[in-house]
Amino acid sequence: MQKTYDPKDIEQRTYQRWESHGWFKPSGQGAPYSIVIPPPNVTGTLHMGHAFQHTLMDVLTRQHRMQGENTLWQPGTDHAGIATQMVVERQLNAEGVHRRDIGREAFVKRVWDWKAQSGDTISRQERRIGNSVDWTRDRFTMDEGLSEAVTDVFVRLYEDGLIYRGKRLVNWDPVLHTALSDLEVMSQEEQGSLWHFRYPIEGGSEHLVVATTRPETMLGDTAVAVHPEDERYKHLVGKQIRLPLTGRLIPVIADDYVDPAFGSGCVKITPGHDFNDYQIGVRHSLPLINIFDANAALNDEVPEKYRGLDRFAARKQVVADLEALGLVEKIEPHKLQVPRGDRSNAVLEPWLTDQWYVRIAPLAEPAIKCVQDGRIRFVPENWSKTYYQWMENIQDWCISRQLWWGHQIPAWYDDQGNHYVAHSEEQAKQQARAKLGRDVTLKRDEDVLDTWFSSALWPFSTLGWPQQTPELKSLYPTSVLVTGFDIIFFWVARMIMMGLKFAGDVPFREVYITGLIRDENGDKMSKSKGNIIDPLDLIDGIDLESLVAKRTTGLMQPKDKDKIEKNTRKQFPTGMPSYGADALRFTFCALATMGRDIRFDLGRIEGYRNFCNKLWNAARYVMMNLESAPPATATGPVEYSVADRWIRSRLGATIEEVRARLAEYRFDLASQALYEFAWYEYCDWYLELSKPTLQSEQSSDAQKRGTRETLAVVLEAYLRLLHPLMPFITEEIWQSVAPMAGIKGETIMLQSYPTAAEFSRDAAAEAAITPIKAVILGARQIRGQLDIPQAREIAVAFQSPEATDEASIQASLDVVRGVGKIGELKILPSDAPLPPSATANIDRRTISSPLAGLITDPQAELARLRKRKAGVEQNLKKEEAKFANPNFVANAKPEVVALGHERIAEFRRQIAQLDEQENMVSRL
RNA sequence: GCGCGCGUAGCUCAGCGGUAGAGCACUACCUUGACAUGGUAGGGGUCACAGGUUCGAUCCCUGUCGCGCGCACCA
Repeated sequence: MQKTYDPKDIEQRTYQRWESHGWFKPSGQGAPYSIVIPPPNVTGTLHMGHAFQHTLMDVLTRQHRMQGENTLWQPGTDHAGIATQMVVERQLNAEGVHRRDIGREAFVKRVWDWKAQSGDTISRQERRIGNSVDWTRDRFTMDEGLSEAVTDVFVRLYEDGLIYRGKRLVNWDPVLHTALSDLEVMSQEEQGSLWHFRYPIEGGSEHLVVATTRPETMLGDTAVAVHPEDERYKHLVGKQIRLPLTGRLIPVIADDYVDPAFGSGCVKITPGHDFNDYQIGVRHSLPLINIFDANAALNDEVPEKYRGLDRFAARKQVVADLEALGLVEKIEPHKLQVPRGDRSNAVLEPWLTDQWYVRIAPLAEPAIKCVQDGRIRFVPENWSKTYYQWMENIQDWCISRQLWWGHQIPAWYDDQGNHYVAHSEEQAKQQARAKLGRDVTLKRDEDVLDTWFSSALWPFSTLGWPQQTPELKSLYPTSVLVTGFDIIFFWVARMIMMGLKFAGDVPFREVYITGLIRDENGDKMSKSKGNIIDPLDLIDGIDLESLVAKRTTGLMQPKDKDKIEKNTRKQFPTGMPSYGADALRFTFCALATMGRDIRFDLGRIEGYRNFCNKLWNAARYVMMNLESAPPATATGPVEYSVADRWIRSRLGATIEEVRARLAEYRFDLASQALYEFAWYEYCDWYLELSKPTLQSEQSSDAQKRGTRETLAVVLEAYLRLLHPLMPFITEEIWQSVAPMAGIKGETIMLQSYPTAAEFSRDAAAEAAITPIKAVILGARQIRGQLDIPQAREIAVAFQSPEATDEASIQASLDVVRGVGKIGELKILPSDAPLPPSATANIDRRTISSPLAGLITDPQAELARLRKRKAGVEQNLKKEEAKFANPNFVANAKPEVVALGHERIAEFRRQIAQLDEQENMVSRL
């Protein structure tokens, strides 16, 4: 083994070996365990959020595979309708071409070309982080099979009356020229104005004042509403208003919707361009005037002067013209919520169009119930509240999009405007024939479905539905869904509804909601902010110039370039070093707390890269000590030391802890337990304790065999325990270590996941190691206090109230003296007087070394003693305070009271001893 | 308005009824035969604030302050 751990050398060849052997495929044996990957955009690249979630899914997948389950991690990608179409449109624009110039067919071909060119980038990246997905089952939402599932679902929902076509207001994106669902609307507060206009009452000199944030819509007003109980306006209800600029007559109506306390208490009503006004329009049978075209420019419904004006130009013009007429009462600054498209960022318009909708309430009801009754469990549980809140107020889902990239809606129209929903044009024609009694030419609906419509089918469409495949039968419902809270509504809820409706059961039994990865300042990572970290750059490293180039090319706002470059150069003056995939994965696990924001901190990944190196070197030590005498082939009696028994017991405890934490999705606590065992127990203690045994002439062959075997067996099992989190380094080391532990196998990834039963707890060994550690720690403390060189042995006395400590130390005397660099080691009764000594207290034990002969500074020693005493006195005071309260003894658990007594006695003893030392040292 | 989350060491975060923890950063010493991507020792916290429950509260309850998120919104 090389002296330094080098992930570059290991990772890619290891992954290729796993994949080429087909080890990621379900075994076909054992209890089913399956996860579907949240399909990333097929033309996208892997970002930190993917890498994070994929790591967690891979941990689960690898663990369950090792547990002998029939494990599938289903990979795939999504066609990401709007996003992908936008990318290709931008490419075309760069060539000076609009998609309409080349037509739908050619455009869709261009998108497929783009997909072919960039489509495997993300899967290559997934391989780099070690995803053990079954690539042979890779799926894409636009694949034939998945498209068939989409058509099937659409037709069945239509036949069940759960899909309908309706003309109503939708959120219209005037830049992308498509309808959007409610979820794709991002409302944000923006500074605007509140314009107050005077509307003259017909047949008199009175007027009403209406306030609006959107003056241009007044051209489409069809009423003014007041509150029915509003005394100020009661007499005007039923009268007519001569709408300025248009000359149209519109009624004054009364409606509860109006808040008399807001503004003037009069509201202009524009049913064609406001969702609330639309409702009022319906209630009062008001005409609806659509004044916008698809670009949100004014159409022919408005006076000639305004036609063709963009809405924002129209706004200025309307205000100017009303001003000229003296009809502007006042203009106030006003904050309002502006709806924008989540992709285009364009201000959306409520616009009257024909769209397809899913009638959602009947689907939502069972979907709510299955979470209430526990068939689906959210982790952390609190997210179910978010789910309920949305599901209980759910609105019909607009599923049609005026795009070219996506699943075209399986609906055909005849020349009379009738529609036929069918699996094919043939079937549609049959329906038309049946209805009309003659053959007609049909025209297919041009629109495509919302991408999330196909994503909603993902857990069963990828398993072969609508065919009843063996995979569907055995692996559906999937075991767990791992995803971010940002798509609970978009995706999780819809999968639950569709799964229940079409696959006959919940799509997954648990939903583990991860936090969102943010940068070191807590900001969301985004291209436009220039704070993106590419997970592959963390794995491979990247020089500063490449990093700057990566962050500043292709920006939507080129003006941000300088700022991004400056920040990047400041934050990464030397670029980023290579950390390797294992360190990255371990970092993600360690950061996977139950919180909702995760700040990615480079210090963390560096620490875990060092951990990899530590593990690597520990393995080197083990191999060095085993190669000459591999325990697997050893013959003869074997004797285990206390340390051997102790480390096995600790491994057992660690296995238990890791398994328990993984079972509750506490990847952070699992990784912590793994880290602590390897570093603080195996390396810091066990390897050190093994050295005297292996190196000493005094130890017997049986003892050496026991230690060698323990080194190998514990490391081998630990590697298996760690493997799901750090697959590459564990595989690499395991290949060398496993034969030493007598284990044969081609790969660690198909070995059994360790059970605590393999390493049963040994309370006696754990108790016996405590005084051994205490002596060593105490000797080190004294050495540190007195500035005694490491190499120089010191004489040490040990005192303990524990009767069994002496035997424990005697049994491991050589080891204690070796590791602690101790010459003479005396074991004294707890109350024995000490000569002037440097002392240390470890738990309830005192370790001391006579000052005689040690070069030391009595004043410094005195200061130390006084400080220690002050600390102990404070602890004593705290403890005694508890007993000052008589209720403590009466009410507290007996073991707590007993512990308190012990602590008080111990503190008093230490204070007495410190006093005595202080006395003696002051006389030196 | 409704719902949710967070305030613990300089920084990033665990812990959550009975002696305050980790990583990074910091200080001193140490290249000893696994590892300087290291070792050893050490400094550093009235666990946001105020009440309450309890023998005992960082932990449970209530409120306050500060920060954040989601949903719905008054023209």
